[in-house]
Amino acid sequence: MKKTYSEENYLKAIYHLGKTDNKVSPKAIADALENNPASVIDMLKKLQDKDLITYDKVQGAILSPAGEASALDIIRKHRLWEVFLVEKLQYGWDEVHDIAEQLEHIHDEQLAKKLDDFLGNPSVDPHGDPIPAQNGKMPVYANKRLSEAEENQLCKVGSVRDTSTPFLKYLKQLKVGLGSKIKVIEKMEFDQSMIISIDDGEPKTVSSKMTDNILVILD
Amino acid sequence: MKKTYSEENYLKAIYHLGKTDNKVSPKAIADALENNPASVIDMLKKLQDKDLITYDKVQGAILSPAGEASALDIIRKHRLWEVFLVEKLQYGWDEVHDIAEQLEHIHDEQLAKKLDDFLGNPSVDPHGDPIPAQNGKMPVYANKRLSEAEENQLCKVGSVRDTSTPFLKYLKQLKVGLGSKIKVIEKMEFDQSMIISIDDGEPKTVSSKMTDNILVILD
DNA sequence: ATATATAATTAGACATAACTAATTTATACG
DNA sequence: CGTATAAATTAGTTATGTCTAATTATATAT
Repeated sequence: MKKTYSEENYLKAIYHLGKTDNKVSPKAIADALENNPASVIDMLKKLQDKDLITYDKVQGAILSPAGEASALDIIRKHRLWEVFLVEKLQYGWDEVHDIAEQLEHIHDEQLAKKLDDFLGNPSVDPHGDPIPAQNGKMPVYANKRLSEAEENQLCKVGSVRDTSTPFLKYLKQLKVGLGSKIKVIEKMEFDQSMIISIDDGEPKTVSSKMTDNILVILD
Repeated sequence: MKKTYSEENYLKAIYHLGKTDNKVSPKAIADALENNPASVIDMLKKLQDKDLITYDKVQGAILSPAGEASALDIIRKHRLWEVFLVEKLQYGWDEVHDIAEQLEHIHDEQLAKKLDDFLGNPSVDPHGDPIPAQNGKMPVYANKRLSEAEENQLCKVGSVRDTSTPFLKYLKQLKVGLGSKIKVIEKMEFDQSMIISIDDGEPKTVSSKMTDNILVILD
């Protein structure tokens, strides 16, 4: 059953929100898609009619197995295209999101597989996010936030949870990339800011908003 | 000024029909897009309001300069993506049309140029159709093979009919690229090989297999 | 507990781009 | 020349997905 561009975007948003929020509300979806709650309610009804989600006021929106499989398929394509754009077309990792948002909706039976093979079956996208497998399973890779690391912990940057341009630019400025080694020097109880050393460099202070959005692999 | 998916398809259809028919009628467009004439009339009005075409019953639909530039941009993207799908993703030449129909609508300032560079600036798509240049001009119709040029003829390389790596490597070695000036010094009747001068350089002998695959514009 | 703010929902409207059915115009043929 | 046929056009409808404004429900604060 083929889905529209718009339906795919809703499924993707619900999937992502479901990872962080314990309840996916119309308002949250509206914020994510930059539209309004009335439009969201309409679409939730349609998605429920198609058995792609269940929705009620108390539980919020929950993907059905079919809905989750769809969402993962779209995320898979999105991330594969991001790899293509960065590795093959020389885009910066902060430039590819909007293009991948369009490319993820290209429909073809063989395309994802062929693209995957062409790219050498990458396991993560340029932001370090894991690429779902063909079977529709999301591999777990880096799942610990830097903000959760203890003092003196040594770790490696696995992925970023925010792919916005301002955030990625900030990382670039700090010279933090995938694989960068980070040592937690001190955690400030007061505001959860952290003093860290990046690749054995000068200690730098970063906010909790920043450390919340970096996923690391502990050493 | 951004165009919708649908507008782009109309502009493309009008461009193609304009090449073969002396008058582009609503019926012809409807047949091409597999929809009906009433829908076409509606859209022609919209395109005329946007100054992308002129339309009247007598003349039919005619692309404005802006409309033609748009059409060529879409065709350029379509054909570049076809090259990508065949050369990089190993699709068959007969499988790529429908996917390219989707990919041609991806919007990004830099994408066509980056894709073009990545593919080695091919001049024809997998079906041998010329790829419009980035300046929005369909390359001056280069439909004469170098092998057909007369002795002493001066000409310019317009496109290549073979995009295989060995052929392109050979061209690179000879320093032949798009726009290269070639003078035919001598044609060997025996095997149709040619002695040519490239950009007023040393005379070189090339095979008929080579000259068959270079399309030129005669001076 | 009640006022206030926030969220969810409904109703109605709108834009896009398609459709069908009816009507007008043009072309072709006997 | 008039009529049959085909094409162009108009009017009205539909589906998708959005919106605003009004209403109802829920949560928060004093």
